[in-house]
Amino acid sequence: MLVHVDANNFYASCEKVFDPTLRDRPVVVLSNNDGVVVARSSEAKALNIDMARPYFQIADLLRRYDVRVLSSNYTLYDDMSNRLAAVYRRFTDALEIYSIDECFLSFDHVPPDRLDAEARRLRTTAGRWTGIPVGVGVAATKTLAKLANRLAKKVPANDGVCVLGDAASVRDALGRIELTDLWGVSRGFQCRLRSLGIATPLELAEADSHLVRRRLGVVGQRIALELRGQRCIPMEVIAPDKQTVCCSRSFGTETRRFDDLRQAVCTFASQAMVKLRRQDLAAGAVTVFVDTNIHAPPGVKQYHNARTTGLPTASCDTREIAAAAVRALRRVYRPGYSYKKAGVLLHRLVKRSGVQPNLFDRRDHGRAGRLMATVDRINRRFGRGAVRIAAAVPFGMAPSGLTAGRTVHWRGRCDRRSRCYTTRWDELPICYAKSA
DNA sequence: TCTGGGGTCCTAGGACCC
DNA sequence: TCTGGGGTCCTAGGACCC
Repeated sequence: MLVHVDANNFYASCEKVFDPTLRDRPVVVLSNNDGVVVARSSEAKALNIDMARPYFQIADLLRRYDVRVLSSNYTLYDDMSNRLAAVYRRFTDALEIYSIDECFLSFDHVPPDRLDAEARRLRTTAGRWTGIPVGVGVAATKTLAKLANRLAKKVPANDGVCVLGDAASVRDALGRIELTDLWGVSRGFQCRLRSLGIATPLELAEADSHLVRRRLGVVGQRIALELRGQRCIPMEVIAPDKQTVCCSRSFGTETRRFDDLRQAVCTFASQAMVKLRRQDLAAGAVTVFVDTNIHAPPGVKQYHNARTTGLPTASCDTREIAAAAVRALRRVYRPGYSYKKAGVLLHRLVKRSGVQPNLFDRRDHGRAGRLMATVDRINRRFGRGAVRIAAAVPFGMAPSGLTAGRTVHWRGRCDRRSRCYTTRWDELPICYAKSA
């Protein structure tokens, strides 16, 4: 059997762990640039605050309800995510980290009559050791385990744990949910299913295989088979190497200037390269894209463009990638547009040990590699951007403002970020004990 | 004033190969 | 008049996920 475990209201729960004033209060966490709502505490959900709602549309409402609003603090969430994974590893070595707040675990070693008790022990331990409440679903396939987890949370009597251990309980579960509650079934997919006369998860599980394959492709077929208990989506205990690494941002203020875009692109490229080197990869190509504001009123000229620059040899050198990114930017940039967003994508990724050298390349890659390793080490110790290429600006925790004597227009807002309680010595939570 | 970011997978179509 | 069959690789775009 497989286990799916995920945190409840993850970002909001992380914030609550370290700030007692948030307890029992509605909390929402905003996306980068304080754009939209990306997490809500249970109290906030009870107020019918929508997910993905632009903040400016509901700012008044949130004030009226006295909702605590926070910018997202990924340093904190990443660390809490690692803590949860460490707890799960106590239960099995066969662990797949699926997202920042979700894992799949193999419970193949747990006898059927112990599944419920072991799942409850997992939930209790995670809650006690990290302060984060989690839900646990157990079933034969990933799709069913996700479904079980949904019921673990949705049905109060389940108390956060649901085991679908036999055909009867699976059948019962399939009758309790909507098609769009299934993993991989969006609104659009639901419409296609309806047009085939499939209106419920149970009908999908029992639909004719040939019809499903022909009309819904392999994607639909996999979902249907998984619902019948056949594993089509394997556990990935060893995380496969990334195929792309991306760093992009919406700007706090739109800009028309090439120089602003160049600075942004060089900063994003630097950041993407840190991620790349952390995984011991090198990039063979860089894509740069720029966007105008898609929410601008009608009549404002829209522009989206992307260009790729290939490298003769895959590289992990920020200087080389940033230079390639600027070359790509020159080709996408058009004067006269007001730019809202830009991004850098690294692809054709290969392991550094497997880079194919170029016959005519006489540079000293060993030296460049050592330089980058040193830069990364310094930045880990003294903070992101302590050492950087001159074309970039410090990235991350610093507030928007002046850099090298002039305003950085493009950096996003993050005015309400909580502290890095678990990763910075000077931001540790402080407890005051009442004296007797 | 204000509307996220980072991924994967599939499919179709084109270029090219033998 | 007629105009193969089988394949790879790449890219763009769309759907979907968290």
